[in-house]
Amino acid sequence: MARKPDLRVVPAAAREPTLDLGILPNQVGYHLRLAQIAVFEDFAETFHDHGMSPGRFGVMVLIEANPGVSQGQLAQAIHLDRSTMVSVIDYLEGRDLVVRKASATDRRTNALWITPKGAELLADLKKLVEQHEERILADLSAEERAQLVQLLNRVKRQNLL
Amino acid sequence: MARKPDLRVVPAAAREPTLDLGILPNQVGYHLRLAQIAVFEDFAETFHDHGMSPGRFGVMVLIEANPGVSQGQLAQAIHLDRSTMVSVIDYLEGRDLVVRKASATDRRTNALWITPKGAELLADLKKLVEQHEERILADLSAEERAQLVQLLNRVKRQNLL
DNA sequence: CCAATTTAGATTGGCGTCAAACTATTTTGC
DNA sequence: GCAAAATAGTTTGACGCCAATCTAAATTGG
Repeated sequence: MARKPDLRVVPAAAREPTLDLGILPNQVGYHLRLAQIAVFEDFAETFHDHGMSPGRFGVMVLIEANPGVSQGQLAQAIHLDRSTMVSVIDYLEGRDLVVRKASATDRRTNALWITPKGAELLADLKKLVEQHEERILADLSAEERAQLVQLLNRVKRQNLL
Repeated sequence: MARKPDLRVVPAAAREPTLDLGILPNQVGYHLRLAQIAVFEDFAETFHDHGMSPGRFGVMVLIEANPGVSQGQLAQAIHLDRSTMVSVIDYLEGRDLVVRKASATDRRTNALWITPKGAELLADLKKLVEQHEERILADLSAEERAQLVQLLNRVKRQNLL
């Protein structure tokens, strides 16, 4: 392969590396990662003041939609380890956004419920997440967004779901 | 009682109520995350025996394509923190896959080069990554793969690059 | 019925990542 | 020319995640 010596003599401040990315742009995984980073950064920025991450937000959504759900069910649904879910719920419970209650049928499990305070916050978060999505997808039409989701869902995931 | 393989008798663990996912499936970010997880799992499985992760592989590709590149340039190109790059290079250098050399023009920077051993390994890794991509994208035609990349690249990323 | 196995949640340890602070060096600006 | 600011690499600390392990409880199977 021909080497590309960087012969540019430019002031350091204006030096634009513009590295040769090699085979990386040929990989779908690479572009997936870049998109993921961009989305996560906007998400983090949007929800930083609320102490929320995609994982925490997802957990609150699932608890609200499935009152009494267990931690293990959540972990499986959202692809987090059970041990990770412990600290997520610890955090949310510590902020009085969700509560662990005793299960009526299985004393091993915690039945999780959203609190009034949690439901109130979640309503605001849902509006914010809509704005977030609108922001990151501004350049895509409704058809293109649906197409993107459709293509993403056809990425092989026999290990998951 | 005659013993028969009753496929409907599944362990208690398989009692999956199939949670209501609420608004999550409406979010592109959610589907992006699922695809990312699936891709990463296959990648990790493929490269586990080689002690490689997407980040380490990407760094090796970039060093090979840009001999003498600095750690900071790499970090910027691949969206890792400079401090993270230190340990990545430490690891690769510890395995004699890359080397830090003194820069001719800036004594602050390390000029990074791939070693013969690193180049040899990288050649194998590139074949593996092709197979990995083929596996995760098996359900997509060439046109659909290009379309997916095209859509991913149009996700807003003004924060990046 | 009851011992063995499985399951749920929690604890601990390891790894990867980022951010802040530190040192050495380079660049900037007066 | 030289002091101030910026930059490169490193170290340290924090956080999120997973894997292994532990305890209590439920389920299974003889």
